[in-house]
Amino acid sequence: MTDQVRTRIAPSPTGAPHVGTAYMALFNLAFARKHGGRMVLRIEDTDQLRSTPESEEAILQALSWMGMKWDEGPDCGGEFGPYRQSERTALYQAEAQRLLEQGNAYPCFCSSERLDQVRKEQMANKETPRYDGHCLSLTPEEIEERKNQNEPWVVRLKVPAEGECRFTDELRGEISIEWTQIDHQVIQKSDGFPTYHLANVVDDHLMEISHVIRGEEWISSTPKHVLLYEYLGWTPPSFAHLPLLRNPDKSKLSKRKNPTSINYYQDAGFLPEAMLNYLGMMGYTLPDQREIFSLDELCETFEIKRVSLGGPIFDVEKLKWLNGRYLREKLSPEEVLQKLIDWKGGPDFFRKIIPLALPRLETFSDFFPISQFLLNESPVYPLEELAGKQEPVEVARILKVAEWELEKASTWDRDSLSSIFQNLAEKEGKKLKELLAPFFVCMTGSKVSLPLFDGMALLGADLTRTRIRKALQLLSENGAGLSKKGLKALEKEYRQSYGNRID
RNA sequence: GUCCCGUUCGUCUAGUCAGGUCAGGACACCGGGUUUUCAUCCCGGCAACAGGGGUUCGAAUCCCCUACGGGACGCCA
Repeated sequence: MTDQVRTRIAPSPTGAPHVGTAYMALFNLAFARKHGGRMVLRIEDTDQLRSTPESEEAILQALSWMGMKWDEGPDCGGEFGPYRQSERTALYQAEAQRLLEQGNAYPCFCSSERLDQVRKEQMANKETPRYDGHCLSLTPEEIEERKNQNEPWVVRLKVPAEGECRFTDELRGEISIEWTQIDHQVIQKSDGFPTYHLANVVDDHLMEISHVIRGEEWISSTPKHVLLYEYLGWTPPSFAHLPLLRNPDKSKLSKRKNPTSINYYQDAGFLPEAMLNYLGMMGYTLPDQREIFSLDELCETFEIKRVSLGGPIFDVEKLKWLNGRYLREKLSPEEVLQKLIDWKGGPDFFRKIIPLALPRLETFSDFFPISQFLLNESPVYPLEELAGKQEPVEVARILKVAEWELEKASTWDRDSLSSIFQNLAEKEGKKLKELLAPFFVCMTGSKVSLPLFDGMALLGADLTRTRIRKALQLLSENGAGLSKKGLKALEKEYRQSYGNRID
């Protein structure tokens, strides 16, 4: 055990790279650098169902794009590997076994149906929903027998029945939570994989993480982690819980209300340095209060105690202002040109547009107007244009279903988009042409444009999805959106004809 | 509902740890100047210590209560 500072960023590869991940990474990195330590990147892919290699790749790429480097990780190795939890299951199983043997954990055979039922009843009785201890009283013989019958089972953490858990948060001081508030968490699932709680404790210990700097959302499960450290006979790291990035309405940052994918900002033409700088001023100011600073400057002067705890609202307007300053003050016109070309202003991107535009061109001057929607952040159009001849509410319905379907797309190209919409038309009993009308408007701002699927493919998933959400927003601002009830009904209907949603 | 965390201009925040310019900067907004327009740039303005009790000569700063906001309560992380 060294006394070196070691921090970690532990993203779960279950979707688009989130700005919140970058935010946490930034502070972990700054803290590690400031103290001459190292930052580890660990992939938390213990959710077999939702984790994908594509997402992992996208996250690593997005963080790199933002200019962050980690000292150890699945891509660059390190002496504490492997850095992917799916490759460390034996480690977790051994510890789970140990906890079982020590009597700190117990097997549970309850079905998820029963669990749901119990939860429902507890909610109805206004109790805190938690495991009722059903399997706690199983005898060793019963356990043996049920295991032999191949009944699926999980491992649950035994939690003290009374007293309270105290731990210190570096930013908030001492926090205490009654043990009665803590659920008998599942620490190993029936597929043999650990849940976050176990994996995170085992890995943080084995990887010699000295400081756990993570989001505020984890405060309430910290007692489980503290308990695990105790049961396993390990010294816990110090904890610091950072505030969460918020939507303008103060709720936790979510893609419904704000673009959250790092790729969105990349595709929309933001500079990574400006993004990083902006995130660095969320809940934090440098000691001298300067507001334009580089990653290195942040790292050199970083003091974690300066983090302020009120949840900062992610304000795209201010981000844009900052980005503008970078463009004007940090780059020469020549550099701007080069970056513009690398973005979407060069032959690579134009080459993809030409075949689509060509049949519609008479002169060169036709090119830019017709391709404009591929280069701007989002088109503007009046509501009437979006609704067309259809009922606005019906349009909202279709957009929503499409949003969910698009969420599931694992590949993003002309053909896969085409089949998604073919399927949509079929299920909705509409002609493709009719179905597509509002999508032309929300993607391009016009009823007539380049072929839609090619356009969406070039736009990329993030810009496309955001345009759909913006259209939905426009609709609801004008009283034609889905009501809460309507949304719920739609969701149910959706599940029946399209299957489960994944986000 | 229960528990936990939080609360300075509309927004990001300084000041809080070592009480004593009733509060500084930035975005946005408004006004003025430079500019053939716009933008940039420059100048100016608007605007906040959530409320109530204490402690103190004195509180944004320390303590308590209330309110409000957020988070957590999954075989998700």
